[in-house]
Amino acid sequence: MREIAERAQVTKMTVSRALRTPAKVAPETLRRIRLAMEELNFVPNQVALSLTERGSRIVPVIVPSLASSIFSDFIEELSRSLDFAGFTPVVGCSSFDVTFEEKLLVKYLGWQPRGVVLTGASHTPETRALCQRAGLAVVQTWSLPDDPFDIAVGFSNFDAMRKMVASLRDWGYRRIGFGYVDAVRNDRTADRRAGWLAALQAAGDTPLDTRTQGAAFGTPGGAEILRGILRRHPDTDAIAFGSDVLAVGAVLECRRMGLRVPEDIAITGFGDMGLASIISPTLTTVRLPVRELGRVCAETLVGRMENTYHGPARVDLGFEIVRRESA
Amino acid sequence: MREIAERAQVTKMTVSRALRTPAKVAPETLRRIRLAMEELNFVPNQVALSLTERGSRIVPVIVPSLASSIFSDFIEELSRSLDFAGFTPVVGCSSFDVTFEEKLLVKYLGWQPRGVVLTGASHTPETRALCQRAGLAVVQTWSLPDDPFDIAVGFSNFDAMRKMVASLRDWGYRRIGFGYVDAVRNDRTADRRAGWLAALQAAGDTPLDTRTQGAAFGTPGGAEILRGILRRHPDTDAIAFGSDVLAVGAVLECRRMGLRVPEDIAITGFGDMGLASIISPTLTTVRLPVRELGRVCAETLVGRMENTYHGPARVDLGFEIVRRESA
DNA sequence: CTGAAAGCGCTTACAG
DNA sequence: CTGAAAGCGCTTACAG
Repeated sequence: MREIAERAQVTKMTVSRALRTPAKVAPETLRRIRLAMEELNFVPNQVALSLTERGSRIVPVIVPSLASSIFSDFIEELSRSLDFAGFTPVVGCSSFDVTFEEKLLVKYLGWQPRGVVLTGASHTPETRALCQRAGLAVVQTWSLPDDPFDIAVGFSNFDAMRKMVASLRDWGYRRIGFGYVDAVRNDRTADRRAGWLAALQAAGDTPLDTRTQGAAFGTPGGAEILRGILRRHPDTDAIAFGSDVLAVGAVLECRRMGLRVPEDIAITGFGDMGLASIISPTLTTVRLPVRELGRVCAETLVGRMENTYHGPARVDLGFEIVRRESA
Repeated sequence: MREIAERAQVTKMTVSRALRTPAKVAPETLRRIRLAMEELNFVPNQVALSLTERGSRIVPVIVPSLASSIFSDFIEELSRSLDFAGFTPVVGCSSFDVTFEEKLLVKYLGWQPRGVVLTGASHTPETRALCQRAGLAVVQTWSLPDDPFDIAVGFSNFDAMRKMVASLRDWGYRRIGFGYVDAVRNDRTADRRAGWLAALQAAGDTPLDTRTQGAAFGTPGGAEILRGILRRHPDTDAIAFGSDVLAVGAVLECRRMGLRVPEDIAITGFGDMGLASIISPTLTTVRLPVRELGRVCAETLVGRMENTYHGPARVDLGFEIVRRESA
């Protein structure tokens, strides 16, 4: 910046103004400064800026996993929007572990962010305290907690799974299992499971807890869940999965086992990732407003950081049941 | 830090030393400082640190896409290793566009990184100039350019595809197509195509350029490529895809079209993502050392940034042809 | 419309 | 083993 100033024959103060408040700089001076900037390929030092402004434009985004097109679409849209608003998203992966999430947050706090995006509603108490102490704008997403840290932008995991299971009953399935991603303190899974339970109870069924099973996130996990439930309950006629990735694994495992989907067993997913409508049979699933979620999260967080957000503390973006061939 | 200093009754200089060179601080003083740090939940300000050190511990990583488990595994491992070494990876997605990659790099340069990870060998001339001017340590990965910017950690896309196509010939296939991801100046695709060409020429075949086709990255792209090639050349008996994602899309499209794989047409992928061994038929593909690539990229870059790397400018991590059911 | 001074939170380099 | 001074590249707040 000093170089620019010398070249344009002004002080660096004026260069600074040319960047922030060009209206307050004489047109001729501005021209000289801009020319110098071009010639020297000037890129303002964000580090120094962050120090003077007592807060950086880095925005930590912590997600449980990257290995699902649904999260990558979400992150892509979120990043694009944050980027557009002049922020630098830094994506961290907690691997579905709230303790690790806390560690990541502590690390990111060293970069003096003014806002952060967190997935889900369950976090360690320290995570909450950390956010508060740092005076952070927080957007929790992918869920709709009753008492968000700050703002929640998501959808109801409970309602979505309840509606899916109720639909399965409407379509004639009677012995419906639930397959989920193993993780301690995962509110999204807990809510979906509660939705499964509620739908069956509402229908007068007595849900067997042994008809649910978890596994590590990934397609092999889906196969494992399928085998586990069928071993305990060979009469199961449908499994509602808490994730498309698991459901795809299960569909493929069915083929390997010689089970017809949906004739022998119906399979449903959660998320509506690209593969869901391409796999055979195509997957009945819950469509999530993934890209909209990314965009709204970004806009809301930016609004909070700049004190221009005056919307509600909970923003419900809804979901949609998509019936295809697998159920 | 001032608070810590007051609480421990020393100057912030001593606090700084307690952090960087604890051996030079009296044990009793150190104890007091550490206690104060715990009580105040001290997180050092990375922004200030970056300013004094004239370079931050942020490491931009630019990849073409996040929407493939192969890239997410790579990023996960790379991030973990960089994290472990005290750096903060910032992942940016270029969408297979070298001009956008350059824009991202300019933006990241504002954060004063000392090193960067770039995917592939083709970049804009400005990207190269930018890296040089900033004196950046650069690791180019996923490819092995003859003249890397700095260090390349990857594998030979040419050899991998040549070997896959040669294998297809060995297995009896004779009219072999090539399916790729559309992108301008994508050296990995160009190398793979050249490998396809070389393998067919070596076998005395005259490769038809009309037997290749590109599409946008994604499973639907694979279906599109399959249809395109079969429309032009109904006699095609195998298609070697430049990506597992495309190959999976093609396999699923075959099922929809009533084509048997590999009896009617063989399909091969590139990458060996998780789904490749789960889909039915399981996918014959090129296994890439994805996690090792992530780890070695991180170690090499860290070594370069700290001037402790004395290895070669090109690190070849190899590949492996994995034959499964689809060919 | 432009500039001189002080400060953001840390470290390097020098004294003691 | 500990401290006082100066500086990293920028901005805010005040003068002119």
